[in-house]
Amino acid sequence: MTNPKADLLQGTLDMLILKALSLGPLHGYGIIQRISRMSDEMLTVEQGALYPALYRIELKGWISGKWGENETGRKAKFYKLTRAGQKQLRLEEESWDRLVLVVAKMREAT
Amino acid sequence: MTNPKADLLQGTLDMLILKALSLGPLHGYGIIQRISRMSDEMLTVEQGALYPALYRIELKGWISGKWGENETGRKAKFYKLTRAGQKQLRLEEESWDRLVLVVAKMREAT
DNA sequence: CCGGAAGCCTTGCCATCTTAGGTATCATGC
DNA sequence: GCATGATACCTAAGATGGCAAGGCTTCCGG
Repeated sequence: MTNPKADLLQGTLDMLILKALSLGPLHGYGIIQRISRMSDEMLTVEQGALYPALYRIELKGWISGKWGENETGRKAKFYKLTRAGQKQLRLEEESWDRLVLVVAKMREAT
Repeated sequence: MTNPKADLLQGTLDMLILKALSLGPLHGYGIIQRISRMSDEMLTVEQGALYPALYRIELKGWISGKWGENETGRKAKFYKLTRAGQKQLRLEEESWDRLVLVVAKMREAT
């Protein structure tokens, strides 16, 4: 039952964020928790990685953020997936699948 | 029949090199070709990525290189997997598997 | 009133990949 | 003979992107 944390590889964070937001709009802090929950606590995204990533992804037009309030009345910046973001998510998932396939192929190779 | 190239993610190169060398000692240039072959031409490792990686990996003791000649008499630096390298390869494969699992889990999550 | 959690952010560091070169040797074709 | 391309090595500059470590405010519970 050892359940070691997985390290994320550089480049996978964007996909995870898009995936998390595909379940509905959310603010940054919540995205970290959602990713954690979706991965059964195996992934932990650092704030120092998340916020710059959100900025970067928003610039690319894949998400859009606006200030609002959460259910307890605290202000927070909510991001939602744009249409371009949905498409990008699909692309990144395909790209991920390809890589997984290729690595599997390499493992069999002789 | 489209067979798009897969991009490698930062951090996976070491594993691929170790894997390639697990099929037998080889020189740098040949490693690139072997990886290409093992992946059905889907992966292309750049020389500018490979040579620094070999240096780095040798420093860690996972491979050891020595100058020799290939079958046509040209000199080349041959690397072979050390015992520590075999262990490292196993570790990296496990780590990769964990990540693949986690990403799969995230994909199912709601 | 104090600590900790929720929420945002920045900065500096570091590892790694890409691009773009440079060198030398050898085989092949013109 | 000579140019070209493949084989083989290496390096430097630049960009990318995650990590560690901070700082800020607001709010709640003890």
